[in-house]
Amino acid sequence: MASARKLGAQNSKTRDALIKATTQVMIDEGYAAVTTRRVAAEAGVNPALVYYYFATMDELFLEVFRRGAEANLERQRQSLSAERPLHALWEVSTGPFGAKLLMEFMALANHRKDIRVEIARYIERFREIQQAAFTFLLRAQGVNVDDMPPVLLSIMLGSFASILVNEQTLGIELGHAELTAFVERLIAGLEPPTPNSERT
Amino acid sequence: MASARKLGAQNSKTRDALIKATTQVMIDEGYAAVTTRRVAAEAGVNPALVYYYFATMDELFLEVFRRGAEANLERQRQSLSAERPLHALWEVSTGPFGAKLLMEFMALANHRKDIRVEIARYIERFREIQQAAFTFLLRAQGVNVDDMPPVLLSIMLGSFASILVNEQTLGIELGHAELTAFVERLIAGLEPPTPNSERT
DNA sequence: GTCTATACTTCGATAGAC
DNA sequence: GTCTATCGAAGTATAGAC
Repeated sequence: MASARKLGAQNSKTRDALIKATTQVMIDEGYAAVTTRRVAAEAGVNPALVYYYFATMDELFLEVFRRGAEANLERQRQSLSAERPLHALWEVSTGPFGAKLLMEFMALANHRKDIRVEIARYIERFREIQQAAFTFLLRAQGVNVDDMPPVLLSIMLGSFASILVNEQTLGIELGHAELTAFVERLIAGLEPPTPNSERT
Repeated sequence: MASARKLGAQNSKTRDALIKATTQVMIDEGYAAVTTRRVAAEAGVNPALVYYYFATMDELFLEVFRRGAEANLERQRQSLSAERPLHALWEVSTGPFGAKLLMEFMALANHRKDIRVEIARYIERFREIQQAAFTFLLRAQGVNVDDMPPVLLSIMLGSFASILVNEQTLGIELGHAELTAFVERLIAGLEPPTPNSERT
């Protein structure tokens, strides 16, 4: 494992396909379904190529996580510069990578230390950025930060998105309508539509 | 798999040890670490005994889940008849089975249909019971159910407990103090200490 | 870069002695 | 009820031809 073997180019098309395929398998069937052969089949390439591009399966997992994390941070960045940042952010959080993949990685992290560290760093980074943005946002709305600290808003929204997405996978709906309504009321109060903003 | 082989008694001590060992391995290292040999070693019994007591590994997982679920429902029942039900319930929710094991099972459910159904049923049952109890509790406190529907309170507390416990595993603390304070304020408001209740 | 072939390990599951 | 022994399948990973 992890020998001095040379690896293929970072910008290879096949490498991209493997990362994409792994992501898909994780979302569809969970991390335990990710095997050399399964991923190669999904990507439509030869199984041996996995080891041409990645030293170990763990490296593949890490790369999938990094890609997803960066993509998510980028989506977050765009949300924060949108007309109504909180609304845009909520859309992103309830999307596919926002919660479903993250739960898979958290479960995976339970017995892979390298991955655990990477995930922890990402979540903290994600939350710090939101905290900074929310600080301005709430101040602009005249919200008292003792009633609603920015970091609290961040962790609450993240936790709500997570439970909604993951329970939806199980086919659970009980309480979801109420929670969604609550979130919409909350962010509408913190971020009323401006006169010249388009309707939703 | 799942042949007509006869299984050992349900009340066997060895069987209990296997269930307990599996639970522990899942909490410590995640469901992917659960193998015939690993579980047997943890329980201090011979690996072949796993198949004497369970038809398949999936059956073992299901039994672990059912045990944990029943134990949790029982703890919930006791909480609801405590002096301050919300406070007691919050304690239980942030305990070991409340969130950590549940996440493992949700991840496991991603590629095992039988388990998915069982988990969905359990969560709904759990939430329905809370909803019923909270309906009385909130009414007694004169809370308007339009502001705080009982099922919303249930799903919110569950989601908060989940994020706190699971992030704690990763060593994340950012926002946790604020969230904990928020929950304590929330449930203290809904459930003020009665004159003759002991101090906490 | 991509393929075939294969070494090595571990897993789930069973058979049968005790 | 518990043990040893083992089978077949599937996993990670590598070597080497093309």
